[in-house]
Amino acid sequence: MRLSKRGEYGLRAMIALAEPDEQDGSPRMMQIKEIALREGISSKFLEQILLALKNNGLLHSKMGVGGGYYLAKPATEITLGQIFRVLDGPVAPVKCVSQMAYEPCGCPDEETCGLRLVMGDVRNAISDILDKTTLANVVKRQGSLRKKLGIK
Amino acid sequence: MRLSKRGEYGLRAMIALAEPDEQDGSPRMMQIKEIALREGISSKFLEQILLALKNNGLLHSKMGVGGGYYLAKPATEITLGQIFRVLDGPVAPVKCVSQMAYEPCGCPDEETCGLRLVMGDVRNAISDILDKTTLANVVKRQGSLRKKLGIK
DNA sequence: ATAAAGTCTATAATTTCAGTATACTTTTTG
DNA sequence: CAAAAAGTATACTGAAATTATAGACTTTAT
Repeated sequence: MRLSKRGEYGLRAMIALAEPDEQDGSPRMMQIKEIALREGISSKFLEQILLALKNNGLLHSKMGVGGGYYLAKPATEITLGQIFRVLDGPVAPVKCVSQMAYEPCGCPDEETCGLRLVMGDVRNAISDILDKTTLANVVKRQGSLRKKLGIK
Repeated sequence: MRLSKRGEYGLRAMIALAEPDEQDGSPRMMQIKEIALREGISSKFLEQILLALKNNGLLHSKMGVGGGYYLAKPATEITLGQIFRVLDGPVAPVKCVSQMAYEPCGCPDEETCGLRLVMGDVRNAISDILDKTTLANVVKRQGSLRKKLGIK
């Protein structure tokens, strides 16, 4: 049940972009290289990932000198589920319980297939978390932990 | 977040072995070919899978004429989590939240990494289901559904 | 005009997955 | 004791997915 590097890097980048700007707390704009450096990622790889997020309406960008990426919507309106699905596809462990990419699997009777029932539960449990957690939630959670530990 | 074929086939086979015998309801013994045919799986591939489950203490086998595989323990004592981990490895989406295969990931401060916090929740949600669901649970659930639908 | 940024597409390298192949051991039974 | 039926063990292969790298192009600020 692994999260791909693509998904991981994309989520990290989005979280970074959702952190409030140090000065004015305005929507933050960052360059690919800046994020790549900060997160220790190949900037060429990150480039593709951010582009995909942009083409799916989660990021906006500004070209040219002084350009960069920024969130397409407030951090309260972007969920980890949206990001995950753009980068890693469906959340469901098996296609026969997928909302976004249903396909029958091999079981003789899908309605009463025990494996399918359980995997449906797993799917729901995962999407319950991913679809209810916004970037704002994540940033807040990080922030209060950091405060508690007296870091940064 | 996909379940591999290896994991899927293994889980299906274990569920099949957990279904009560039609005659006497005794612990069921089945041959590789029998299971493979029933589930529509390559029997050579299934062979490897069952062997792995055996070597990890979840199955017993009898060699020679009239042999086959059977559950090493009562179906109430084998969880889907145990089976999953043998065949697909850790449940955790990222190594840094894995119980069985922890490894640091790239985040500068693991304690306050937002992604890690959320993925920890996901891990717990998945293992909550997989580790609490036994083969007996699955069989029972299938059975009552079938009864309800008047099947078989 | 130039440099700094993102865009786009192709391709390379690596790893994982799913499945095959083959030789071997154990057990039953005639 | 021989033969057949079962599991054991390990090696290998082909395809696909993943993770990257490369390079040529477009847009914008100065």
